[in-house]
Amino acid sequence: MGRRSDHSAKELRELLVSEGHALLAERGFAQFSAREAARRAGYSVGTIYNVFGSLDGFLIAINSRTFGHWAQALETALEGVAAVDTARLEALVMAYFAFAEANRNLWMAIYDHRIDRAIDIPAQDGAAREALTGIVDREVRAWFGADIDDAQLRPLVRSLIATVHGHCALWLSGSYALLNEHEPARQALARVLEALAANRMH
Amino acid sequence: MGRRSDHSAKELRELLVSEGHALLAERGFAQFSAREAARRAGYSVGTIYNVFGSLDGFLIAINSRTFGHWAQALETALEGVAAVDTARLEALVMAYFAFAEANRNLWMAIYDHRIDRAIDIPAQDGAAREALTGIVDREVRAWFGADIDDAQLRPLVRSLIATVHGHCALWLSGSYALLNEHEPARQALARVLEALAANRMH
DNA sequence: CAAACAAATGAACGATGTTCAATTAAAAAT
DNA sequence: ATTTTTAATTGAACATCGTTCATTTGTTTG
Repeated sequence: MGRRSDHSAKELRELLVSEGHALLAERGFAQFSAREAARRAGYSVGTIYNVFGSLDGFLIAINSRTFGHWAQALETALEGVAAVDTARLEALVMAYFAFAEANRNLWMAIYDHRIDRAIDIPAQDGAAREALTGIVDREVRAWFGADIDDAQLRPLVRSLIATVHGHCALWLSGSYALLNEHEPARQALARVLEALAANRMH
Repeated sequence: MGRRSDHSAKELRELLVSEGHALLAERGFAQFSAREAARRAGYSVGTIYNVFGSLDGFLIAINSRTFGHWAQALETALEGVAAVDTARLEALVMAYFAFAEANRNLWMAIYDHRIDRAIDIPAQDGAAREALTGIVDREVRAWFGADIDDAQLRPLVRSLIATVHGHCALWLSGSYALLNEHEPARQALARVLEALAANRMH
């Protein structure tokens, strides 16, 4: 079969990412198959390579969608939470965990897909990935007010993300098996609040 | 070919794990191949399944070896470090990062290999994996002295490990790209020390 | 209506994990 | 010593994967 009028270039891209995203959510990264994703979309393998150039490109597009949903989930969780004390940051950490738990396969796939430094990420995808850091940056900055400068804040924001990420990753991989179900999130939040308190005065 | 006297059952197991370990270090988890590991050991694919039952079993054995080396590296780093203030815990965090950096592929493979809950880990391998937690537990307990009880210490130890893990994982995956090379380790240590200080009085 | 173009295909290739009947060496029994 | 039994090792077979690319086939242009 040759050119079809079923879908425009944009529609086709959207369709493939959508099916790929669903397949990744269903099977997880290790069992994901580009062939199967194309099959479900009603196209054949080659189309994936026509549209995304490579499997890496396809996975980047799929994972960027997850990043988008994730950022959206965090914003939704923050809606209407008053900026009293650490309330918004607590909501942020909890929403982080909630999203990862509700989207295990998709969330883990973000970190399962190791992107070679040689490959460059499309600008739009890069933006979707940085949106998350942006949210945390905004909220942490708001909490500190004028009590901190950029040189300190930027590494701290990364560190807080890494802290929560570590708890979430080990939790989903089963390393918290013997402990209370909500312990990982509670502990992550405790670490974040301790770090905030310790860095207030500097 | 049938039964050979080249290697005893123990020797064969050791040989395969050794070659597999080397191959994993060389190629990384995504490019690892049981076929190739067997080939390098001078055996054929089937032998892997005879000895380890499954690919998962093989990978568990290989990763357990990495856990062993890792624990050993931490103990070596702690040797001769006096228990003044947080010196030993600082050495621990630094050694954690140093091992991961020096064994990127092997370290990452530990977390790349997702083990199904259905599969049970051999007792010996389970012990190798818990040795690491044991070291941290021992050192944190020593630092606190009598100022903390088990109910608080156990979750805290897990949390400290998760904190350092998170920094290390994001570091090696390139998420700290724009920051100073030693920033991730420095930040991880800062978070650990803040957590220790905050939990001293409770 | 013909020529040019571009999208979609799917066979081909090399490689993977996994299984298992066949083979072969060692051990046990005669 | 010879035969029988046992167990370790093989590798072909199968389904599947990622990747490439000559071929086909719709669409658009001239």
